[in-house]
Amino acid sequence: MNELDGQEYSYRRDLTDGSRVPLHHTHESPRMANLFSHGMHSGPGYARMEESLREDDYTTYRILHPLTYDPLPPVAHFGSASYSEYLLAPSSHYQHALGQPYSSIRSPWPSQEAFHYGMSSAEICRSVNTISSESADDYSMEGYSTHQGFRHVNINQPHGLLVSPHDQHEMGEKPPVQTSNICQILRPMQFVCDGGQVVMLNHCSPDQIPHSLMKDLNTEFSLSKLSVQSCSTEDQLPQGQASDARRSEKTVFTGLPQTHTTSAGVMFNLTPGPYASQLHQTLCRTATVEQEEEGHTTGRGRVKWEKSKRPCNCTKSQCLKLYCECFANGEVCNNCKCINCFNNTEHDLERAQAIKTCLERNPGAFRPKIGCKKQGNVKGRHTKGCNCKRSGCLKNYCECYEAKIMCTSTCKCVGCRNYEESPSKKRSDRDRPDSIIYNPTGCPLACITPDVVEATCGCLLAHAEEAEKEGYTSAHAERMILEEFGQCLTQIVRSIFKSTNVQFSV
DNA sequence: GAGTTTGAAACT
DNA sequence: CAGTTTCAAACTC
Repeated sequence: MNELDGQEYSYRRDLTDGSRVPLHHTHESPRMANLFSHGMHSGPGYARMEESLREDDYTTYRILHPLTYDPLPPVAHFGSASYSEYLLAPSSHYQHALGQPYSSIRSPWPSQEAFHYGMSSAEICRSVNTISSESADDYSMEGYSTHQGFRHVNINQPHGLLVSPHDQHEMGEKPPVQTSNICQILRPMQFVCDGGQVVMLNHCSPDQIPHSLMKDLNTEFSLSKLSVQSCSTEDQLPQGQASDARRSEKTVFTGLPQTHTTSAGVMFNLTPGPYASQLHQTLCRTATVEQEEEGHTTGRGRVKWEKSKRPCNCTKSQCLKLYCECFANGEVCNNCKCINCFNNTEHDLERAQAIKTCLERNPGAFRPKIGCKKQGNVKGRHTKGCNCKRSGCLKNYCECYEAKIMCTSTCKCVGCRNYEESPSKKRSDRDRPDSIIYNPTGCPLACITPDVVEATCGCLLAHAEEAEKEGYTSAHAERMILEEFGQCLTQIVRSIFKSTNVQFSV
């Protein structure tokens, strides 16, 4: 009996565009969640399901028959969620697109969407595959979840490797049969779809497309047309100029999407990489927002905008170490002032090896350092924390300060003054639009950040533990906790009033 | 623009 | 894991 038979799933139907957003399911299988989330709840070759729309906009599905796998060559599938939702989505999206063994992959692409999947070759993926599972952290979902999707199993690759024919040849393995060639995808590519077709992009080495992927796709799937949406789908970036994909090595990688056409008539765009990091994108958006809000390009805004494509000046690292910002952001150097640069399309092998080395050393090396916890006005927090010793975390040497976020308990800095109540803060609150204090919306509750909530809960728990340890009665313990809660609320309210320059007295 | 300072990354 | 070295950006003059 199929493990999924009879299971119920509930998903919210987005009434505006018909897409389905998974809320929860009663079965643990993320695979099924993906099926639903991407609108593949019906149709030939898929699990037959009963659908009923509830009054609360949730659709409940019940699997009536076991899954049957479509024998046709599968094509990865995306739903209609926005690109950002894919970026921020749990690993299920990735598992779905790459790891689905045939089940999912036939229905037409409902929209043009980008799918980021890392950046390097299958060789690098293999190294990631071995180290990704234990490397997940709190922010893995906030970034690109680059490694999460590597776990699913290709029917011909029981160990879960998804490799190209070229890579397989190098590995001395027999190429898989054609029906599994959908999985002959260099995993760290960008998947984009249109009209039932798919293309994979390596953002960081776009020239790899004509070298491997495009050839494979053309010959094995006879795709007549591939239209590739840029990774900046939701940003509506302008289209670049067309050129032949086989000449893409000569393409100037400007960071904007560039349309290419292969000799087979396949069109696609080359766009910045997935970890042209979240910080990168955040900075760009922040700059744009600031400029829009202020009606002009402020110095800070301009700096932030330029930061994302600031040319590096590396001299000794060949731009193949994380010292190089371009490399660290998953970008190739372009218009940089670096010397002896290998971070370009002419040095793919060296670059791929360097990426592999970095990932072996640190599987999260290319993840954004700043988690994007957009709650209230809090931009996020540094995933590792800084280690500043002499700057007081009030200079751009400090990664937290540079990212305009407060230092947290994660940081190991000495003499930190980059915190909310710091009297020595040199910048005004207005200079820190994403800080805890600054509150452009005027909503005082924005001061109640996740850190504040966490601290409050910690205080309450401490009192609960103390009461338990002392053997107090439940009534006594309850009173202690409530009193502590009152104290916490007092402090929060005081902080709110202080931030708004209003007198407060208790 | 040269020199210094700084802290992350890399190395041992 | 800790200490040291290397590196490139930030900063100062």
